[in-house]
Amino acid sequence: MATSVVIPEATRKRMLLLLHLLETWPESKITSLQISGQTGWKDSLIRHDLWLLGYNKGVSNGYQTVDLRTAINQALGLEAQTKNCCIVGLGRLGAALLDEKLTEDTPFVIKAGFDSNVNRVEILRSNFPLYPAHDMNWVIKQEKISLAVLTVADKDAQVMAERLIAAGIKGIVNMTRCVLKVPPEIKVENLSVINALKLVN
Amino acid sequence: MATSVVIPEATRKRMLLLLHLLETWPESKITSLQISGQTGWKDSLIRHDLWLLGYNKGVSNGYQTVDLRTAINQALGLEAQTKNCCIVGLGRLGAALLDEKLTEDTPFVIKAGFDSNVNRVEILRSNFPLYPAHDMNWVIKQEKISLAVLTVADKDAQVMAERLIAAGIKGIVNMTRCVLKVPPEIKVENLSVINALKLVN
DNA sequence: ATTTGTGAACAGTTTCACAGCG
DNA sequence: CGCTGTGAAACTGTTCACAAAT
Repeated sequence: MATSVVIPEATRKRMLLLLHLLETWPESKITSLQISGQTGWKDSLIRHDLWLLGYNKGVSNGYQTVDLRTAINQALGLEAQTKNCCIVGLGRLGAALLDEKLTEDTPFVIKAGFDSNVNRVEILRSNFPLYPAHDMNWVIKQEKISLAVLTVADKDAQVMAERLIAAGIKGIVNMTRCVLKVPPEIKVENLSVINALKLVN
Repeated sequence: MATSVVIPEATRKRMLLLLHLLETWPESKITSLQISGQTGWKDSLIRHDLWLLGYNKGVSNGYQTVDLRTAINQALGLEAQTKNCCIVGLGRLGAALLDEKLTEDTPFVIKAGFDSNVNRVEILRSNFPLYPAHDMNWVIKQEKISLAVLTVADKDAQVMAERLIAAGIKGIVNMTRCVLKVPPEIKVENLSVINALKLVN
């Protein structure tokens, strides 16, 4: 097994994609070469990743998909109970995320949507409770929400992030184009569509 | 100047965020330490990034924001004429991206939306022309579309990606949870909200 | 005094090579 | 004999240290 227990960021990202691939893999067994064929990643990299996770049940035989899935989930701390999250900013993009299907078969539960426009909160139809932004603090605490998806206007991104953190949020999926300045213990993933288009262009 | 002309991926990502920061920076000058204060990145990293870009107009005085912006745009090849893109898969998420405001002040123009459900294509209201998925090939060629945002159901992701590539697409923003297997010359950015939630959890 | 430009040192990530298991 | 497990080697990206510029 690998000496360290810290799983590198790059490996975590691949493992999430692999997890999804395993869910739809038709056979009960899979080899590092087959994974390589499906993903384009080097087979040695996949074996190395699994080695980092401390997984070694595949010796010379390939991996049992079911077993591998639970191992990855466990290693990444995803097998735990559900996590509560919220959507902050209910413009077109934010409102589109208020969809039960999105979190179906995932460990995430959307507990609330927030928008600073009280009017929008009242008009929008949703299966989730919506609140004006000034209720963020108590709702996040009461509903034990630990994750947020930030879909506000760019100019409000930093202020809203700070209010989320003050309310006790631990991770933010940032869909704005802004860099969020946050304390080191808060995790942020940047998911701006425009920035992504610039990267693939 | 840096010897190499290849700008690393990590630097490109930071530069896109920096670009957006510069757009809203109130003063005409900015120093690497000020950028560090806004982003949390080490000041030396910022200077190193700019060195990689071949930028050296800041000597001991900080950078002129306007000048720096054009330099970054140039180095990343973003100052060119507009790029045409399309949205593939018009579920809640895809439909939400059919928004003029999204590409406002960006070099991107949405030229088409596609969905394999003909019914949905006819019913959806949009400022952009919508087509059934089987028209993808000719529309992409006729409209000279080079980039696609993929928001289809996971099970259709790989097939649709292949059809896009066959039609001549060069870059894909992949909002599904799947790994896309594509030829090395095609650029892909993965932007799955669920995978991002798993990363920040 | 402050701030950049630069390369060397350091840290993180991927690939290689191959021993050992089934 | 094909396939994994493992550490070393190669590579990429980040931080440090300091000379040079204003």
